[in-house]
Amino acid sequence: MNIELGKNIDAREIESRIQEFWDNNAFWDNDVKSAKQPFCVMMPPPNVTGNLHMGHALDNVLTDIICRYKRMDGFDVLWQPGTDHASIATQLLVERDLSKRGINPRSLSQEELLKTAWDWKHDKGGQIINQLHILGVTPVWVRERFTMDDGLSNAVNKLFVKMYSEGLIYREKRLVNWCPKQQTSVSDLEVETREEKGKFYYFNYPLTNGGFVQIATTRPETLFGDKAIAIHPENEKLKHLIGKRAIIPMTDIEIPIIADEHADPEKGTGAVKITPAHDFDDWEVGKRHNLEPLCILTPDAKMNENVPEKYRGLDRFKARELAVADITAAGLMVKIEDKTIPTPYSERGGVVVEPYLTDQWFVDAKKLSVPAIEAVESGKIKFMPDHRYNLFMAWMKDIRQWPISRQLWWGHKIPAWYDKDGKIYVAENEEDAIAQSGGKKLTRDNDVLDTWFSSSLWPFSTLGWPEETAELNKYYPTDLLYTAADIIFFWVARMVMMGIYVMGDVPFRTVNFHGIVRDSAGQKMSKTKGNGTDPLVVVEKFGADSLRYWVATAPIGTDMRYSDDEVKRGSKLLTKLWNASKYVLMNLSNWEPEQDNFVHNENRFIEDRWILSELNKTIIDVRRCLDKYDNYNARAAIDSFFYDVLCDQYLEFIKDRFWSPEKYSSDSLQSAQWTLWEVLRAVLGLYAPFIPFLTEELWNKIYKKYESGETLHLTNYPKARAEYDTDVSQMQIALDILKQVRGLRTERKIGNGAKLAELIINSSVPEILHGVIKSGARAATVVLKENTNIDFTVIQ
RNA sequence: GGAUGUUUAGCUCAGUUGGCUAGAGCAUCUCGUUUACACCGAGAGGGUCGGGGGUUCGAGUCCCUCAACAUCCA
Repeated sequence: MNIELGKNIDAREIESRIQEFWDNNAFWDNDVKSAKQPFCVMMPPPNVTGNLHMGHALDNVLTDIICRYKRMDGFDVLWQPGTDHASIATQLLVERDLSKRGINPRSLSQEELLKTAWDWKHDKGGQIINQLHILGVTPVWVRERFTMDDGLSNAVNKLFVKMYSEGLIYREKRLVNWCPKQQTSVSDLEVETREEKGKFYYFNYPLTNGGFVQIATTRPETLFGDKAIAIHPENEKLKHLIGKRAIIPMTDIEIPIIADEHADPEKGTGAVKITPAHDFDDWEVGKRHNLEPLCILTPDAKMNENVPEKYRGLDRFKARELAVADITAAGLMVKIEDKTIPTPYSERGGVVVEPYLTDQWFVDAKKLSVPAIEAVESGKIKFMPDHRYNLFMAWMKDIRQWPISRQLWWGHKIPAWYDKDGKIYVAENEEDAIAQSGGKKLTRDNDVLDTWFSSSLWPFSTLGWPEETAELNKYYPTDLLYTAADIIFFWVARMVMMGIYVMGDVPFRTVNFHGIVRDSAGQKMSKTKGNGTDPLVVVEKFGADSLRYWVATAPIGTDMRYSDDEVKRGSKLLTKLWNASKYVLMNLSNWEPEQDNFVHNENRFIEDRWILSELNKTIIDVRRCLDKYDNYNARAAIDSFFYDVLCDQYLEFIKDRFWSPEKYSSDSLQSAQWTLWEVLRAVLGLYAPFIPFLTEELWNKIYKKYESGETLHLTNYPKARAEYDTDVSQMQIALDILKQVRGLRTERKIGNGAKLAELIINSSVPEILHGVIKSGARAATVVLKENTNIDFTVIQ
């Protein structure tokens, strides 16, 4: 064969050419009719407005390594791609963009806002998918879905109706976390608690029959919503006050002093004010004592009409200042202490959330969690790393209500209608709802669903549910999910609950939580710090294969630190593989892989048989690792074979056979040539899932015309071959001797290239090794002596 | 405050059920342009495996304890 490889590689040139080749062929499409065993993975749908970041690179490259391997290993692989509408995140971006363009979002109708958002979707949604292509990943692109497309929206509606009819979804007036900026409810997962410096105010409530009761609070402005003062029933110091009545300062409102264990005698003064409409604990106390909650805030967290006139319309923080001043002026303030207060912030809105009393829709997560816990306990889902199991279980066992309605405009509209008396009709569409009501005029619920509601259906809605599709039948439950640990509750846990509820089985068998990418100093990447690394910039600099190779060095579940130097390792590997291939081809220039010159393995030289035996071990090792989704050790095993065994040793061992063939037996060349041919092919195959572009390029140039098929990535993954397992234990003697020779060269300051005239070795060294020792040591002759140490003379 | 994880070479990290002299990459030092590759090769230095205690013939690995850091939950 006569194939020449150029001196250098241009990774980006190769990658864009091959990416186009892949994109023009439907190589990665699944085949639902195929008899092959299915292997299915769901892509965590990126936000439709987002740009590719390192987290996506990790999810997708790690998934791709396994999918490419499984495809080559004979599975019918379905990797389902798509994007998420990301309700609140997208809405924020769209509104911010409108404001930047001088348009007040609140001046637009919902229809106009929706149109703007859909325009964004069409624009930005394509963007992130295109960016994924650059990484060389292989989802079934034609199956791309979007959480708000018709099929998935239909799934949402169907499920909502079903769950409502079974009592798993209900509407209730109760306290929720309220974001005053977005003016919507959020779930407790969307609330971030920050430790903040604040004040602890101690002040007196006058009693109706004289005297005072002293309470302590961090939020004095809520006193207008007070419904009681609670004291622990066993609080010896204060329990004599129970049953008396107190007066809310600055008002003439009387409230009872009640006995409740919520009032910890050790905390504050031992007496606490109870504000059922503005505190979750107080809400519970209120329920126990039939206290009517009184809401004192507007949706944007200003004081409402239920407070004295001078407070009305004041922002909550201004109201606090005024309340403190007034209490002090009234002579009721006792003391003010500095205190660190855990303060709840809205993750998206960035402002302090309020417990707020509203009508909301809820999912009965407690009920859904019971079978989910059972399934996970029985081992139907494997978590990687293992310890995520504990985190998952702890949360599931202590699960709380899931408020699913959001007072936003971007998302799935809740399929509920109301008549003029407020009666609820839940139906898949308006006609059904009207029919249900007996033909009344109805208005639709104006809220949308939590974005995680639709994404929790992703593993089956994308496969066609509620239709009974062949895909659903074949690919559910899916096999593997790679995702970041920070959405274990938001997404993973909810997929488990919904999957079991809807499909009767877990949504996936293994979840592999990868770590996060940090900067080189170990700091979390963030927009505000500006220490992020754009994966596309990395690809521009080093190529996608290099980035992928670096990602493949991620040990299971641990965080990674990004640095250019680490990614350069990938570039080095690519260059090395290119050069090794170039060298192999040089040695095959007068050779063709035809069966009539085939040298059977047992007839090859011992070093040939040795590398084939090492290859077998490597293949077994790599497959074992990939079968358990251990990319780190799989990659390390290939590296060690390629660098240490092939490049550093075998290629050196056989050089003399190519330079001076006359010194060796007649089949020396062909024996080495067959071995090189087979080993290089196996290396390309082994590396294919990790560095798909360059291996594809080399395979196309070298092997394609001798094999069937269009792409390396649909050939069989290398398998260990029984005929490669021959007894090569004697090679260890040669390896030891050659190591000693190298040591002596260093000791005597003789370069590794310098030829040796005579190499003296012990006469006990088996003759079969003399050739490889001579070649490996670059010695003209090997001299045998009894009981000798290794020694040599140099050609001057 | 609770839970989980981490702590191994100067740096970033491997080390499967306890078992040869604890490994890799980068960095450092020495040597070497040799007919694949200087984005290279050969060699070297560098670790009381966070501290202490225990189990064992044997502990980086198992148990106890302390410390620092990280994450999650309150």
